[in-house]
Amino acid sequence: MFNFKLMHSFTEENYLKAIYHLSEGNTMAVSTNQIAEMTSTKAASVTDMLKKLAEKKLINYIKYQGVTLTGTGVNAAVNIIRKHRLWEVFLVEKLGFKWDEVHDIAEELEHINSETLINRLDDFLGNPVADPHGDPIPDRTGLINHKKLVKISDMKPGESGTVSGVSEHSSVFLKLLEKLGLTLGTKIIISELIEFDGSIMLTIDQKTERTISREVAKNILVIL
Amino acid sequence: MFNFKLMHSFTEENYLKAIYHLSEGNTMAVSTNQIAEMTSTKAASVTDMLKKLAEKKLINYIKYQGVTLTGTGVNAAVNIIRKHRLWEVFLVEKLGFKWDEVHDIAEELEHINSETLINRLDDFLGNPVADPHGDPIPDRTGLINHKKLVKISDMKPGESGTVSGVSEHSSVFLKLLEKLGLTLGTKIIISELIEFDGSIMLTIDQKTERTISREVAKNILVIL
DNA sequence: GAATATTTTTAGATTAATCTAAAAAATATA
DNA sequence: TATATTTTTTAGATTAATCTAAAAATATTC
Repeated sequence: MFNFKLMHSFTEENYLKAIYHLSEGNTMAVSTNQIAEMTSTKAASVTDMLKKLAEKKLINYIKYQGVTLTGTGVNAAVNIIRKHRLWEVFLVEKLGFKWDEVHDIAEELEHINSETLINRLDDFLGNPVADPHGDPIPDRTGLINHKKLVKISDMKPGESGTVSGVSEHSSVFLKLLEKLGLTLGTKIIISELIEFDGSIMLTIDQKTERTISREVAKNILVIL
Repeated sequence: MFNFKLMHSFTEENYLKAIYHLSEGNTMAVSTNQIAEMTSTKAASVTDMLKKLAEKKLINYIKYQGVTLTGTGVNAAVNIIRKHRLWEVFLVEKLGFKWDEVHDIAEELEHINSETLINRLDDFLGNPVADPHGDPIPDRTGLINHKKLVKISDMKPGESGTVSGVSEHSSVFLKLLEKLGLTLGTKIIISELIEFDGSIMLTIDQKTERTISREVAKNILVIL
């Protein structure tokens, strides 16, 4: 999968993740203070860690100039993010957590170290393309689908996509989606917009045809 | 749930678990060397940790006399074992791991810290009473069902129990059980022994009646 | 019961991750 | 551009978990 076999400590992983998020996937250099704030540590501690990560060739680091991730570093960071987001899907979809309750637990789970585990979890969850917040989940080769999420209510007849998130997280709504068969990973095609009440007719997983209200459609997020 | 709120480090948890296993749930005193062997450390390191655990009132420790867990210590240990075994059930039942592949991963997962998480996982798995090796899973109050596992082939008509383990772990066999509806947690009642070929007729979850071969029955473990 | 062997503890170091305080470099400002 | 401010790094300590080697306590054996 990823072309690194080395293990990184819990702490190193958190720094890599912080740098990745701060640089927003770009090659944008990240400052020591930014990292300190994100990891809730002091600048001096960050400097120490940066030396260590540079030593391991996970970051490009020049004193006083900020850091960027190397290729290996990006891989490591993306892998952690993949794990984090897959666990979030698990917690919400399988264990019934609300989207805003899962972050801290996923923060712990993301450090569990087993490629087999995470790939089987991925399959078990139906290879979701986004986590419950709508953020994309890197696939097992590290690829990220950067396509934006759209509401079903903004789609046009003939358009298709994969249900990948919700903007309403009440258990009433989530149970409804379950009943409708519109869980994460479900493929849909818009067949018709009903002008009278704004409701939307769509095909679910190339089989079932269903009509959902505009209100429901507004709260389901889809990747095209 | 458990009457302790304090957090223990990953390492402390491993020592508590080791002491618990070595004393076999009894109040049997455990020696420094035994702990060193089980945790793959040196006796000197164990002594250091024992002082720390005694300080925290998790163990009763008298120099040169070995240690026992205090009430709080037992609770902590049992909680870790509960988590370990529930995760093992998850890995085998939901992600399709073989029983002999799950230990190391569960060893990591057992340290994830969320009571809500583990209780929801417990429910998600159908509140199993034993892990895939047949070891009992403490319930959320810390209680352990010590009843022994028996093979279905050793049961008599009229006896009932809960499917709680298997002694054959091939995927062929596990798939068969899935098809038969004899997964972990299923309640069964023996209705009849067929003398002709030794096959066994039983009722599954108070609904379905089924006959299974003696060969299959030998490999399914049940808690009475 | 003294001598020997084993087990356990202490003493002193090491490593990873952190900190505070002070020094050095970079940036902003007057 | 010289000065002040901010950022970053270095220096030196601290804490948790570990180690080796030596000392102390306990157990075994003759």
